[in-house]
Amino acid sequence: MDLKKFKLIGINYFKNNTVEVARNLLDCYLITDKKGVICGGRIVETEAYLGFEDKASHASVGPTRRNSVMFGPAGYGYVYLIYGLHCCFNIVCEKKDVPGAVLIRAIEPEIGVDIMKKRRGKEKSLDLTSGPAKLTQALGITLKDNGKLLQQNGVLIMKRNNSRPRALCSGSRIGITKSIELNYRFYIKDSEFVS
DNA sequence: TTTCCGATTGGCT
DNA sequence: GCCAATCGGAAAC
Repeated sequence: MDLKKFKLIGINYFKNNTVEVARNLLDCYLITDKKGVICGGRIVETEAYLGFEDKASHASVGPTRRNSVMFGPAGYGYVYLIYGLHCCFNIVCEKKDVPGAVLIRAIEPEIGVDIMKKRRGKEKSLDLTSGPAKLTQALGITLKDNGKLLQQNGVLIMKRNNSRPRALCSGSRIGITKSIELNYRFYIKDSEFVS
């Protein structure tokens, strides 16, 4: 797979305000290279999770074994198991000791689509990456990626050259019961893959 | 150590 | 639209 059309986004990009990073990640590409097997697509839905004041965030209870990565330096993957079944993938933001992470909720499958179909056991494009646990399965992201620095584990964030601007929206986050008043969900309005 | 429950998904009514 | 699957983190006891 030829990634010449793409430019790698460096780790410094994430040493920033989490909400801002969540918004800026829309329209970037999430691409995995697992043992030379490359797949990915355009990010169309993200959510920001902060610290103590954000009661929906795992970090709201202070540092624990599970969430410790969120308190570490930016650019690391925070991957956790949800409902005992599924993995969700986040990118840690902010400086060390300031908790914050961006959950990637949906991408538009574009690169290595056949690989993703195989990993998912689904044929329809809409079933591949239209949800946080679907896309981790499609991209081969697992709990082993928790606490790993991006790029070093073959998880890449890239920007496509000359990509057309699309309308962005924000709103309340999905699947949570606390801090629902915070509009930390960001998505591309016209994408079919938004959950 | 016991209990409760979740940043979801997919199958069935 | 409803609900089971399935398990480990966090808090209660």
